[in-house]
Amino acid sequence: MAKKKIETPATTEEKIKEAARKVFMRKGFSATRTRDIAEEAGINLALLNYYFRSKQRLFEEVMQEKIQKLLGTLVPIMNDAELTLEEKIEGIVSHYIDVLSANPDLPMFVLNELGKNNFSIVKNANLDKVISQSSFVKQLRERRNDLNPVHFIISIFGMIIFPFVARPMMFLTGMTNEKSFILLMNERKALVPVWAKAMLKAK
Amino acid sequence: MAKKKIETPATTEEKIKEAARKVFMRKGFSATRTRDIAEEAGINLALLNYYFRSKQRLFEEVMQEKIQKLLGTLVPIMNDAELTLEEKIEGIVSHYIDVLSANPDLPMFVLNELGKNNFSIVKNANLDKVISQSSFVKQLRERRNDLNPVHFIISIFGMIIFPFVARPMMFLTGMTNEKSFILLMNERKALVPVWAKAMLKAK
DNA sequence: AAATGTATTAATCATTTGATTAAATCAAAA
DNA sequence: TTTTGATTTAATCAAATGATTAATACATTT
Repeated sequence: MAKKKIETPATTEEKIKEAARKVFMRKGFSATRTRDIAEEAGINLALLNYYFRSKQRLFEEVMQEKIQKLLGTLVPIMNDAELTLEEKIEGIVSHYIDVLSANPDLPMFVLNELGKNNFSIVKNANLDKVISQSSFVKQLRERRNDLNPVHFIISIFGMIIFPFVARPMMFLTGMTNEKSFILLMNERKALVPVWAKAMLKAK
Repeated sequence: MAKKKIETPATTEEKIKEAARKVFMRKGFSATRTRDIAEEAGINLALLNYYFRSKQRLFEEVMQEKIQKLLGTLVPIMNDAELTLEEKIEGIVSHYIDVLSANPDLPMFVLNELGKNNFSIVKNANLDKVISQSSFVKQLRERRNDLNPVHFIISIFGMIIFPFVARPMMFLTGMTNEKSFILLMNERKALVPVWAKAMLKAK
């Protein structure tokens, strides 16, 4: 039932939403004009308000999807009882690099917009509690009770997410380009877990 | 000659610029209205155009400063002939955590706006060449010729910068708050170099 | 075919927003 | 003191923008 990119969206409502995803994601809420979305969707401007009431409401629907895409898969992996700590690390790295490679500006979009408005979805998810009680954090504590798990989590996600956040800058400086960036990210699927394990051993 | 936050800015021009720094940084270019800046500066709206011609030009002046603040100190440290590789790592980590702790939304602001417009300042700096010929990268290559320096650099800066980019989200989830965030960042001054060195040894 | 409800369109509104203007104020020079 | 140029202000403009409306087209039911 999740979104599948099969055929071109059939209904007008879905055409608008798909255009909104594209434009909001690229330009952010404030820089996006409803006329941009209407044009991108190939529909009359009035239909946007007809189906979604307002720019704000349409944005919130898109934002909810994007938050889900960025954060929704984290807890399941962290709580997978089958996996060792090392396997969870590998799973997180591999999963996120795949998701972000397919949606490179997802993290910048979500993190930026989260900083501007309060999204109750995130606030009410109690991510802090859920994560700190997760199997992942328990295993982390068993392995290194002298280490604040938050530091480790920040570092892992820093290594995973930061390149995508810095991607436009890396392109601008010539540090990478579209093609070499993809290769780099694939290399990181192996490299980041190796480094994460080294960090776990470091004293 | 650099900016010092001594007394309250004297001239009208500086009052406007200081207000612009504050508002642009918090809301970004598109969400900022010139009237916001005028109000923040306590001046008549027309003075903004009198001194800076346009919102765009004022923004570019602020942006240039912020880019300088974020990227300007990198190359000097990377080329400090006095320092070993380990010392450079320690220097970069310590310096950036200090700068970002004093300007938590600097990286989000710069990276986000860089992704929207082309800033020739960054493009013309040839950061890729300068970095790849730096003493830092040379030392990195000597130590580990099997390792692409870009990966290491991304990871170090991921560990340093990512927490600041994710800060609003971490606040929203309750993962940290203003106070504990500061403590965490101070702990990272010691932790990140330890981890970076462990990564250098990992095979 | 007629009736009914849904979807779409072109035109228009009201506000917001970046920018300008002409007049007023101020300070320094003559 | 008068003059001159720079600074500041209130008022206003034109364009952009989110949203609405009234009319029209379309499809489905009766």
